[in-house]
Amino acid sequence: MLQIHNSLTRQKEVFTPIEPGKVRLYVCGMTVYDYCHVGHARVMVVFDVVVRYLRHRGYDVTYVRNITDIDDKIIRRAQERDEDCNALSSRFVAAMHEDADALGVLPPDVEPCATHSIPGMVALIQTLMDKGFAYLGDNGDVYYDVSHFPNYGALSNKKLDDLRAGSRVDVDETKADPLDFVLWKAAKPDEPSWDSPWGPGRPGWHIECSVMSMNCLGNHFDIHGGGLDLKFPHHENEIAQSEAATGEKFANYWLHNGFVQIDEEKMSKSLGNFFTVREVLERYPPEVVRFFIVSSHYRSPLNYSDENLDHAKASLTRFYVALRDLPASEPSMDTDYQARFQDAMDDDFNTPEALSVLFELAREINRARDDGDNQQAQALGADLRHLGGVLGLLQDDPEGFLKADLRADLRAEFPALTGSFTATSDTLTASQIDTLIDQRTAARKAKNWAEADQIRDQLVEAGIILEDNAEGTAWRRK
RNA sequence: GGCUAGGUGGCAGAGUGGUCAUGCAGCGGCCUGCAAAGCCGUGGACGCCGGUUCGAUUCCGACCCUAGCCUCCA
Repeated sequence: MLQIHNSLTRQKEVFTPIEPGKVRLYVCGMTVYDYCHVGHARVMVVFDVVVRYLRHRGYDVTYVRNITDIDDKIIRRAQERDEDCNALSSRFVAAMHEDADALGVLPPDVEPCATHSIPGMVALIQTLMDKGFAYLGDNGDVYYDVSHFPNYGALSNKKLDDLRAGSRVDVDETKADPLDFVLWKAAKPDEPSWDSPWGPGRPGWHIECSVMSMNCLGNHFDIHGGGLDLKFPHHENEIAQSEAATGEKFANYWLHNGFVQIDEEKMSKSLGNFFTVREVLERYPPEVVRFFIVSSHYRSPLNYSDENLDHAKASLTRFYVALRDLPASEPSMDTDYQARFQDAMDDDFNTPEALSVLFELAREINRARDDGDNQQAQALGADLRHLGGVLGLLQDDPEGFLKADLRADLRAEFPALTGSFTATSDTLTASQIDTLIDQRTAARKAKNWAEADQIRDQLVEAGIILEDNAEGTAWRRK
């Protein structure tokens, strides 16, 4: 029984879709004015795992993740760079897709752009005005009248009076209430604008997501997700707009992923303590980054550090060492691991616990191999790959992962991504390594241990680790 | 100030009213020419103070500490 922690009720609830067997899911995507950082990567990976698992559980999932391609920041950044807004945003949309692909994030089923949904936003704002939930300010902006929506604050558990008391917002004379938020911004000179009954202008951020989600999924859908920082005011405002306009419930379940932190502090653009996805991919394989994200629960904070990335890499190495030399095979009939994996994931997508099941499976494979039971090892290996695949992991060729020359491989696989990479340091090629291993093997045959060890030391120096086994000598990169 | 989420062994990170998380690191053993990898075994933990209980890290209350939201933010 799949249980999900619902931010709306602050409780774990049994997941019940509106329409049996179908899940309609909307996640707030990126505002494309810069490269994605690790915090953005977390949203993409977390909800990628949610979608993969729901599909694994047999649901027909419609996954929508939007792109905010018109917004104050985009306009400002474009002006700073003397670049067209559209040119800027499409550049960063392309970059985001490259990052997502690298991290093994499946494309959403629908990826709506705000700028393609403007008429719907104008229509929704008009409906809100007609129903008395919105008003035109003296400055030409249209505002949402928070006091008319009785449930305002339900998601974030805030009371209007508390918000007013703690408000740090400068009081804006044109607003009836400081908590009212903008639905439509009147055009300023040199800004992109669209026609509307209130004159040329552009939509506010919150109305964009209300319209894009309802356009793609209907007025009432199953799950709405996003980063924890969007809970208030963004998601609160989406609910207020959508439910006031339609009179229907908006989303049934709200999921929020925790922050990526650096030194116990939230990673963010404004604090300047962020790493972009491509910066990290210069130093770690994409799957390591994905593993790092999946290795903590999606609602927990995730501390970004080299040490933690190194841990993730070591863990993946353990899995791929277990899978090494195992030919493709029919899965075993051992349903115990499958059941425990599912129990873990059914419990609000508990990926760390699911991973612990995979670790036990890996040990079982190694045991079977030690016992000489290769058939069992193969079958369990198939199970491990299958379950890993539900998390978007362990689909690489083990030798490929273990021997990967990060820079060279990334260049080949993601040429567009690697344009900004710094110069490659010299590393040994596979054939150079093989030659040295041959020399060492000859020395070992002659029982010339000194020379054999000297060669091994030389390889270690170059980041190559040797493993002698019955068949010969295997190697991997550190 | 209001609200939210946390404080678990050297590190990372789940979880539970009484028996095991898991991974890395440590220690002992097997294997190895020596290693590495792997396997077997093993020590070590639940912020502080009260309460409930036969028994609490797990439930309740107070306190301390941390992060976050209340302003753009994934």
